Formats: sequence, structure tokens, C-alpha cells
Amino acid sequence: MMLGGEIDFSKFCADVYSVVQQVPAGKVVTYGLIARLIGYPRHSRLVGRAMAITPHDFAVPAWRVVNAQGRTAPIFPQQRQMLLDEGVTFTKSGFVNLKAHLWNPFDIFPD
DNA sequence: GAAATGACCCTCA
DNA sequence: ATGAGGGCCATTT
Repeated sequence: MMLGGEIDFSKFCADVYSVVQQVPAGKVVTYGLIARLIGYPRHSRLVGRAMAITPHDFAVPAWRVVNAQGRTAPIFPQQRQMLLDEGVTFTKSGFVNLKAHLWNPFDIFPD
């Protein structure tokens, strides 16, 4: 059983991955947004930890996860090119253009 | 148990 | 844009 405040990390990871799997090609999602969507609004860092142990296969599109500034992951150098291959645009300074590519989880206004 | 660590987030200068 | 500083919180030293 989970004691107060503690987290079932394996379940947490499963929830994180289930969200990431819903992000379509050409869109990105942020750590903080994922954290809020799965009910752990203050755990953006833990989301990062979950992503760090994601196998580099195609089951979970980990490359579509960036931080709130549009920065790509420090330990994942290929990420930028992979996003470019999907048509994601970057600013001159190397940040993802979130205004254009941040995924809307509610899909109120489909593209 | 204290201190350091990290794919984070925010504000301000 | 860049950097500093504070806040955050589970995990690992």
C-alpha cells in the first residue's frame, strides 16, 4: 500500500507513457502539462525521471516531450532532428515553437 | 537523517 | 537571449 505522499512509481510511469502515446506527430507536450493531466501537478520533475528510463523504441514517442520553454532534453541529442523530421519548427535560438506545436490534450480545435 | 541530484517551472534583472 | 535565484519533490548518495 502507498503511504501518505509516496508514489507508486511504476504506475506513475504508466500514466505518463499513456499520455505521451496520445501526442500526434508534429506536436509536442511539456513535462508540467503531463504532470497536471495525470493528477500530479507538482511533479514535473518526476515526469522527467519517468522519461529518462523510457526505452528508445517507437512504443512511446519520447522525443515529443520538451520543457516549458521548448527546450529539448539535455541527455537526448537526437531529439531535435527527430522533431524536425516530423515537421516541428524551431526558433532561431533552438527552441521548439510551442505556439505552433504544443499539443492540445482536449482536442477542442482539431487541426 | 542530511545533502546532493535531476529530460522541471517561474520570475526578475 | 542568458543567467541567477527560489520553489518544487522523489530518489540516491
